[in-house]
Amino acid sequence: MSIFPKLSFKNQAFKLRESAILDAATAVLSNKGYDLMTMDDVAGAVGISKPSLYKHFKSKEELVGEALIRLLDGALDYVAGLDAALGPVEKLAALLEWALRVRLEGGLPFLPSTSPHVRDMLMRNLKYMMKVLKLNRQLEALVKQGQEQGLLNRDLPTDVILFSYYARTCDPAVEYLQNFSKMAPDDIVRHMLKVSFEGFR
Amino acid sequence: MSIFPKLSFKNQAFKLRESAILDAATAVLSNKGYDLMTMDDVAGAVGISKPSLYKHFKSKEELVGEALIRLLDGALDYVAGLDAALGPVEKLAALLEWALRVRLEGGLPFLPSTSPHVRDMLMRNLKYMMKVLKLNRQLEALVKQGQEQGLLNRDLPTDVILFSYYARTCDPAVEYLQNFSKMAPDDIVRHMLKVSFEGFR
DNA sequence: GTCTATAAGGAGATAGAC
DNA sequence: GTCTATCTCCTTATAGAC
Repeated sequence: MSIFPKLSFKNQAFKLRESAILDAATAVLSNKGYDLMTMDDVAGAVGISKPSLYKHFKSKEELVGEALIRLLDGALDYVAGLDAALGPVEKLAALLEWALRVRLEGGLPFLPSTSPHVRDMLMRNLKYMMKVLKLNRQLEALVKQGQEQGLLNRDLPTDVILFSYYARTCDPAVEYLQNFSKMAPDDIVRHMLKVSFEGFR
Repeated sequence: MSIFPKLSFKNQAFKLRESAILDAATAVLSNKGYDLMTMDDVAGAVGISKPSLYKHFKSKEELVGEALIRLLDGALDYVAGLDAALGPVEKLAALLEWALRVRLEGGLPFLPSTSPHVRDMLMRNLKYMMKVLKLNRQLEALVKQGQEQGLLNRDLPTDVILFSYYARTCDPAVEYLQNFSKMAPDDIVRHMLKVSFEGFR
């Protein structure tokens, strides 16, 4: 494909290794969270040494940032691939379902912004913020369309719906249901969607 | 009041200091979260030295546990003081409002169980768990009553409503609205209640 | 009980050999 | 590029003087 096959090959191997590192980081992150994740954990999970890890990512912050950027890319791709015939609310529901399934399969919560530390770190990450803002623009448009069509509550400010929507993607109720109620993933997803859109009533 | 006034006096002073420490710990916790909170932070905020702090609380875990127990006591007191004439859903709404206001005033999120580390620590804390379970029993009863009276969705498992209710008390949307939308606390509380009970539609 | 000083250990990051 | 070994800093927790 490339005019520089050798370079491309090396590059490809490099990308593969990088991907393996991001997989490991994602797994450790979802188990232990940012503060408890150590670079030794990640290196151990990949099967390389810590200095090798630092050849790929120059800091813990950068590594985590890249893992989250990959997650955001997945969300952006998913939204881009949605059937254009779907209505705004159907699209929002589909993406929320996608995000919940990613989490239930051991992935990361969408916006791990609960910790001020992590939140600040991410807000300093320009590449991450660019993608967050891109996704945010799309979702905000969907919410506004939904409100205009009367499918989403018009009495609520758009921000309230939008931020609550983000919050649902990382709702801790998912983990409670998984751990304490031993509910099947499909049921969890179904109920969480219902609660999000219809509320407790 | 006591038959041992001197002892009571010393005890009282001790309790006062302890209360000041818990206030400081609460403030630091809500700003930086558990992992980033250091015992130096707390000691500095109170204006005492670290060893003095350790005379009152033998570890960071115990200190944080006591701060959260105090918060739970506040919730239990609040529930106990609710007008008995209120219906189950009105009681649930009132407590959620109370919890949101505590947070908006710089208090702690209700169940800071987002971090696996913190969650495990708390589950090892018997005193804390006793109170959590007590509160949980009361709230579960309220949810069930609400469902029986048709005021809460009967199609949803009780656990789904209950865990989602807990999740709303620490919903990150509150902080987003506070920081990014510059919304007034009263409006935030009103909208969050609406979203919780009525959903996005 | 309060402080100064310090132990003990963890974790991010790197030096330098291969 | 990869590893072993190490540096450095930070944080929990305590020893010991007053």
